Amino acid sequence: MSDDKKLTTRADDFSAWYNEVVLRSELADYSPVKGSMVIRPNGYGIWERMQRALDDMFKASGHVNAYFPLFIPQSFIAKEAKHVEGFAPELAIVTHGGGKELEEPLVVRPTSETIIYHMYAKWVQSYRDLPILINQWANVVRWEMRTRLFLRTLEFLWQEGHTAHATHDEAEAEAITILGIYRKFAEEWMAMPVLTGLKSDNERFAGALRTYCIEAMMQDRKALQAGTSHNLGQNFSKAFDLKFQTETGTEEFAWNTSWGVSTRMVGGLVMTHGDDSGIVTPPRLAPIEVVIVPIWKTNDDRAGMVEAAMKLKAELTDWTGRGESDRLRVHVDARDGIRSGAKYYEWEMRGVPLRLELGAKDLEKQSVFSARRDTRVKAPIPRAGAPAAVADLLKTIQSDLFAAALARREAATIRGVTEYGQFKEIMAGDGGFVYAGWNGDPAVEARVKEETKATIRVIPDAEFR
RNA sequence: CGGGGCGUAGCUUAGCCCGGUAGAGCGCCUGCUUCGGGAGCAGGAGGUCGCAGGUUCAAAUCCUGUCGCCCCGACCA
Repeated sequence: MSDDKKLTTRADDFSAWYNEVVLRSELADYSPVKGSMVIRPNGYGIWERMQRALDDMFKASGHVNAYFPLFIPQSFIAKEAKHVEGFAPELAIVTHGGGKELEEPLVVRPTSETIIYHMYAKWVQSYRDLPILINQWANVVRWEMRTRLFLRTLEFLWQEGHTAHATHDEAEAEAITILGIYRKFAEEWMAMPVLTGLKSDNERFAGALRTYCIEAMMQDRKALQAGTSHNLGQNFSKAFDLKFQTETGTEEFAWNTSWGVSTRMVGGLVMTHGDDSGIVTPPRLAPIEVVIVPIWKTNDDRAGMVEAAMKLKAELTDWTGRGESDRLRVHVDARDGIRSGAKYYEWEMRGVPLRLELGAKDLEKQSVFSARRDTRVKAPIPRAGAPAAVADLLKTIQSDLFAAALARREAATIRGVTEYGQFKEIMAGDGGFVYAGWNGDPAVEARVKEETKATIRVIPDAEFR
């Protein structure tokens, strides 16, 4: 038995723990291209569930999906001054195609504002054409100097919403609505508490009027920007001549918003809930919610136990107590030649929220033995009514994960810091979220960052203060 | 782009100082016995030691160059 089965612990080296856990739970792997990664089925399954949940919420709030191309004429990026300033350093640029040098280089989208508002300008004439509420699921490329699995890679997957409105207030309301959707998603699906609020000018999106964000705290007490929603004002509509005629016959520039969340959230999920045994997936996002491990003594017992496990699985997946379209997601691990204990470790690494063990003893007692991934609590569940009990337990796990994450964040949050000395002390120590006053001066922000490495993550909404 | 570390089997690595048959653990394959928390025994497959030069009778080991990766910092969804 060698030590390489043990993970580096979070306390020992959080960053090493994160890398190991992502690789060993088979969420992702390094690709041959430096800084980019392969998202493996375990990781992509989580992303697919994230996509579905978000997409449903976008649709429910009146948005539709479309797809815009990967390549953007280089000149487009330059049309908005702040935008080009922000993105120019990290662009991937295609200069050749079909064996010939291109007349105008093409930028691989780092984000799609430019090409989308160019198209909107073509589609909008009248106020009657507004609002446009389009989202797209896409990949984007940003040539980052330092990358990390899921958190910052050259290419990543995301959704980007781009809307056009007739008035500032309508655009502002849209940006806020989306922020609310992101928050709801983070809390109710990811079980990840977030602060909502406004970014400082320094941290604002390149080309935006205002940037709102959701900020989460990871287990290393560091912040993770988990999603942003921008009120773009008329910056892009002016750059791309996105005009419309009003009811009274005047001509005005449209008001835009853009907003996005990315596969970074998978990384956030890992760093929010993971432990020294692997990742912990909140049930609502788990591709597999329940793994059944049949246990047998001899080869002769095996067939019977596997059959019993399959029968239990059928009972669970046939159950519609959560709704026709939200069946329990169950997997039976009937692999032979691997001992039960080894299976337990493997599914724990992969973060399956609930394990059910089924052996001769359980059959005899008409029960199944359950083991929660989050708390490690083990308890028998009566076989009769098992589906409802399992669903109930999953619900409890979901809410317990949120409560635990919230408690961790609050324990690492200090409010009402008014002395800079105290602030510096906290930052030199364990760090965490510190609520402190700010006079709005970017010079002060820069100095604090220089002296303590702390950044203004968010100017939090009132309820968080 | 700066600083640090590392390239030896699928993975983790020993060997390098002091040149002389390339080793281990995990994983993989076969068989038997096992099976309620990472199984045991037996047999087996798998290596141009990152790449290119050089020194030498002889290079994983010494020298020069080069490429790549990881980590930390500046920059960032």
